[in-house]
Amino acid sequence: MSATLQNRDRLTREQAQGLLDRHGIAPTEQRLEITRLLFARHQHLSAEQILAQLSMQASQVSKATVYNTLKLFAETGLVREVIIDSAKRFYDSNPNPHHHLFHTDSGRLEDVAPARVEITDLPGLSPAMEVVGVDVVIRVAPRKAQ
Amino acid sequence: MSATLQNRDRLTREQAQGLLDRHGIAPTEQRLEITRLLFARHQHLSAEQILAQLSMQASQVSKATVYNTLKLFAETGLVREVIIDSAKRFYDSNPNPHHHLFHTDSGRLEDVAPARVEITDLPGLSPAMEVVGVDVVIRVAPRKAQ
DNA sequence: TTGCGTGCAAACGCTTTGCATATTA
DNA sequence: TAATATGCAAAGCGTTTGCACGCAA
Repeated sequence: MSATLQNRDRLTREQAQGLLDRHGIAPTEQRLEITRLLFARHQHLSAEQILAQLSMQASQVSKATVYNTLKLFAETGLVREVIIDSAKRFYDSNPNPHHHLFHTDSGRLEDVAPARVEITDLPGLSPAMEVVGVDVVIRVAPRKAQ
Repeated sequence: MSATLQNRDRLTREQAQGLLDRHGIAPTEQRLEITRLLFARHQHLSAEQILAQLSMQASQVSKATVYNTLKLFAETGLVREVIIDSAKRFYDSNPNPHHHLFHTDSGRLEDVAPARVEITDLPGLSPAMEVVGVDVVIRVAPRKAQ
């Protein structure tokens, strides 16, 4: 999205407030801090990572609030929850449709342009049901020497 | 795969042993029991569900052994680990390439023919890395009344 | 007898919950 | 002041680990 969001360490308070407003989320101190951090660039962070970075910059946000906030953000569609590893969740600040490439050796998660994956319609799907999300995860590992 | 595997409550001991042999897994009592249960049909079971079904049929398999066995099966490629919900893992007995449709309301997991999803090659991928798996999860929910 | 598999219970890591306090409208 | 958000600690849950025992090669 806008290039102004790239190459910054954190969003300004005003940018963060704008994002929360557009999603109808009350802009509390803690939510603004989390937003400023997570949306500084397109990235995938876990609750743990956010907690660690917030305490590094001396922002007082409790563990419960980080979890509550990320859950709220995911429910309102502000962020996308990415489930790769059954041990932890990542929260993705990239609002554009895209898929993921997961490096199984390092745990690194990378975005993949959505054009490379095509989902045709699902003729068997009941009309009472609707597709709420399509998650594509491509797992890669270092090629084995032999 | 073979229709002989469908419509049975459990595999025979011989069928289970054949599967383990083909994957180089030593056929212990407990591994055979788990195999006979999981491969009775194409299905997605969690460790918890396997544990519950085994104890119902009076097969003595401990929790640790169920987890160890499923992990071993996944590593050798006998079963496919499916991560949908960050809370638990499912183990898929369908050996054919396919994708998944997840009913977010009921937690039900359904197979989707792979032909409906096409992954083109990934030109950005380093030659030192190889794709070890592609997981596609289509999340569906009941259509909201309005 | 050496190695591998198993069982039990305890430990672990991530996430959620209960409840009192603080903040906001 | 009524409603919502926060913080802390404890609980919860699926999973893993440590270690002793048992079994097979």
